[in-house]
Amino acid sequence: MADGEGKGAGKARVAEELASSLREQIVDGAIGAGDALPSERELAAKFEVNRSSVREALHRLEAVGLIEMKHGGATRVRDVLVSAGLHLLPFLVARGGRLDPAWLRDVLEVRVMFLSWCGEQAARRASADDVERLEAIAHELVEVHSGQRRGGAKALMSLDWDFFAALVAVTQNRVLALLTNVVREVHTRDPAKFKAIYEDGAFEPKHLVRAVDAVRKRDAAGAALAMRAHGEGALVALFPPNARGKR
Amino acid sequence: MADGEGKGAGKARVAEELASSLREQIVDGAIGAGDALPSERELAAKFEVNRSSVREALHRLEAVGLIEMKHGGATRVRDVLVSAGLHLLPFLVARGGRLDPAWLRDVLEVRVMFLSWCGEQAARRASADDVERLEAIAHELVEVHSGQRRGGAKALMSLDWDFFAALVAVTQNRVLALLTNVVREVHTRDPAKFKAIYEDGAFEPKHLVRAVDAVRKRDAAGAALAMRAHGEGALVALFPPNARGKR
DNA sequence: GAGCGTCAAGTGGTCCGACCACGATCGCCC
DNA sequence: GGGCGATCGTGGTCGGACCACTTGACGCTC
Repeated sequence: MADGEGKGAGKARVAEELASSLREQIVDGAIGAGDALPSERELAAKFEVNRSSVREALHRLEAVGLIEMKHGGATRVRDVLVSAGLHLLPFLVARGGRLDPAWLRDVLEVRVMFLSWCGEQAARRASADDVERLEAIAHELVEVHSGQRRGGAKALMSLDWDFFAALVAVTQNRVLALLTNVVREVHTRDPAKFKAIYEDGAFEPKHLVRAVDAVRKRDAAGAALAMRAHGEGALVALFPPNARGKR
Repeated sequence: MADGEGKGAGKARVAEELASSLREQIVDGAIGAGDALPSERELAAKFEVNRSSVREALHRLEAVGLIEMKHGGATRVRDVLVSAGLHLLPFLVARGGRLDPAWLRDVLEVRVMFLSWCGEQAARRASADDVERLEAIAHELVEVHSGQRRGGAKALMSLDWDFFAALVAVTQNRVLALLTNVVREVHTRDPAKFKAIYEDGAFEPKHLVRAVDAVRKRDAAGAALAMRAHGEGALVALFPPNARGKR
């Protein structure tokens, strides 16, 4: 977030460009955890930018836990998995212009957990208005999916996100709201990448309809199961079961 | 992370101090979403620091989605709940030196989800070694809890975290690993704040023992239930059931 | 009077060069 | 050889200048 705006060919700020370059090298392992980065002065010379800009770029990387700057000592790369925050997710999942299958799978797995839990909590806390709102989105999804309304995969993806966001709102859990902001980053950074999920026939609005029904009846377990099924649809479609259980 | 080091009276970097001050004002609502911050030059004058330092502080806030800087326009405060990332959690939960009950509750709720899911996934993927490692920690917990070994609440807290971290490792899900890094921030920023959870008798190692058994038997549902019970112990202890269901 | 182009002021973005504070290292002294 | 201090290189701060961009007020046209 914040530093988003990853528009294709837009003019990027100098600092963001440098940060992006370094981030890529680190994420791809070209620099490696524990290694020391060149000094700020060296980087400034190499990239032909001012040291201030270098510092700004480095600070961005430090903010997400990618590097560690120590006064007097060298600036070193940290181990992504033990120090980086979720802000890095978008860059890990969509690295080098392609989706990384391993990371995508991990994301989809966690997504199943989220969806299931959101369903459960929503069933406990939804007001009549909330149910109505969810139902409206689910209804639209069914129409688009069945072809009664146009829009195709793009519309499905957008509506599916709306449903998820609405569900999160219903849970009234603000930690989940923050988490959703991060997920949105992954989701919207490059929507085209995820379109496949909605094109392979993996998307099935029926689970969402079931979930809405369960929420209306305050059936927490039922809502959880329905949302879990929804999430596993995408997971199974992209990672067939016969390959599961082993990693 | 990274900008952590919230040591009590330590010498803080100029930029970090300013960032901390502004962050507090924003989180406390003293500035309000949508409002414009004073210009960088004004802030520099008011805080008697260089504009470079002001910019560094602002960039830190921008990195976590707290503010939005626009070239040529004003720097405005964003709505925390729709744009901030999880990096803010530590500051939201422990704001003004005290734990915010509402946020703490949201955190504990999400914790239940994590624990439950970790248990489930761990049961599916644990190797014999993994089980052994988990069991060792659980065993230590039982000993400390029963008084056979000393350490008290502090040791319980530490071991409980170790168990959680080990469980996350067993799931082999890297997204969860990143998430855990953030949780660790909340957890370790000021451990004393959370000690109450382990002192009220809310902590019950028996659930963890059950979870380990379930994992050994590859009983995913059982492990999920045990870990859920573990998480709900803390939730129920701090937020009695009679107050639940309504917010 | 309404609409629109122009321009000036103010903002954030970048650059430069200098100095300060701190860590690590090497080499001297004991 | 072991301890210790000068030195060098690092990140941190400073200040002041200029560039790029947004904004809004002004004055012009119609």
